[in-house]
Amino acid sequence: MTQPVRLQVDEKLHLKDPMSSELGESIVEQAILMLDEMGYESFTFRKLAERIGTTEPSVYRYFKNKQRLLLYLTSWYWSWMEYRLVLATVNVVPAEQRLRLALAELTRPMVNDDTTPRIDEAALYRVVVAESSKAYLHRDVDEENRDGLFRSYKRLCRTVADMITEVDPAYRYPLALVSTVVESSHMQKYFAEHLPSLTEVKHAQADASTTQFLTEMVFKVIGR
Amino acid sequence: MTQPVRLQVDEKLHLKDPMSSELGESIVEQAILMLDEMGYESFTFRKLAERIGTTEPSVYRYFKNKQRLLLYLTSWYWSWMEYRLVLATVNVVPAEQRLRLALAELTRPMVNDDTTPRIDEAALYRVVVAESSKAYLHRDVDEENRDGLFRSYKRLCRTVADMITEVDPAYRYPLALVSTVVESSHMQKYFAEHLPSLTEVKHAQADASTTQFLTEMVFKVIGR
DNA sequence: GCGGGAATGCTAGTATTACTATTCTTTGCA
DNA sequence: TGCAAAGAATAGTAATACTAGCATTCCCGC
Repeated sequence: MTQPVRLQVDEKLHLKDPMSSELGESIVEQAILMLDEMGYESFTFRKLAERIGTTEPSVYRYFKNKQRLLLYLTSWYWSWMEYRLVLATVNVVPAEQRLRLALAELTRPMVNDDTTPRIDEAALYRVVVAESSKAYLHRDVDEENRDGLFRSYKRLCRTVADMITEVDPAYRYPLALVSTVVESSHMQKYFAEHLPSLTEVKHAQADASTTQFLTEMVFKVIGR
Repeated sequence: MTQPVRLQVDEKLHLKDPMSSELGESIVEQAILMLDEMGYESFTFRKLAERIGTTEPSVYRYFKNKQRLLLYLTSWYWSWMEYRLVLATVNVVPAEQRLRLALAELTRPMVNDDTTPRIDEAALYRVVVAESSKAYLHRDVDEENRDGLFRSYKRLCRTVADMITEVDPAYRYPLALVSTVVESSHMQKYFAEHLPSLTEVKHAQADASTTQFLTEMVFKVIGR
């Protein structure tokens, strides 16, 4: 019934598939926890290796560098999100209802899931909220994009953009609207916690308010 | 007529006011150019000092660290944006028209300005688009916020949020909408250049399309 | 039990970064 | 002219982001 979901992440994201070995799984598992605890800037492969009880070069055998590890985790999130989103909307016929469900998924946090026992989804979601934009805001983005490393993000956005087009074929910016919603959902939650003067979203009800704010926004923009 | 605009940036952003000395001005001037050329990660105080013909400790006497320098530049941008925005809307009475003008300013790039001869506004704008979010996405954000270092961003958002409330007093998320617009305007331009599959905004007409996409969005959301 | 290959580990680096303590030099001005 | 204070230079440290090269272990078929 609940088989482990084997998410597709592009081969080029890692040097060696971390899901192919115990050490690789530990790297991913502990990287998520440490990024959540100390943030991207303070996180180093040395600290990670120390915590796992391995050595720096061993970690480098799986990931080219820490930015690539972040991109791997972020891609995992995007793929997982799309999987969840498709699951939530399959068999739902009315286009408007499908879009509403998709937006609810898109703005909802990840929660821990038994099918991925070593991934702390809640921690990963916090990492995504605070750090995911650093996965593309850097000098190597063009090269990484040429190598197809952002395919999962693009696929996710395309999927939701297509739902928007189904509801309102005349709307001209479905992709821009979706990428705005995705990024804004992270940002509003971050602001609610750290810069509350920049949003009405309250930390205590951040998830519900963000979903409401953005769902309402999308449906008003596409005229329903 | 066109006096140099002396923008207010919080004293705590710098250790010593860079506008108080020739060296300080050079630091700001060249930091903008170098951040634009090489990106935040590759930029270092050592390289900056070398380029200016001074030493690392001298740079550290003006700014605590490079993240604080980025925040200084970003705050300068926020202040400058608010100044521009107020200038564009002063004496305009109809609330809807004021908001429209404000949104045009908010999503328009900075262009070079004779009143600030040593600041390359166009370069600074590119830096803001690609790097400004790194000014708050880090561990020290709470402490910096307590010290009031984000006041200019908050003031800018509040100003525009108030215009929204004037047009539609019933709308519940004016601040969230404004912060979404500000961040999205940078993001869409970045995506247009580096990850074009994530937006309909085309690199060649990025500024005009972004203004249109976001202005349309705001007016639909607040029901005008 | 043995040979071979993959996986992992260890040691020991390099170049650079972020930052600082201390000393030296200039300069404004009394 | 003398002197205090501001500013600049020297010379560091600890940590970071990596890499090279070799040693060890483990599991496979034979």
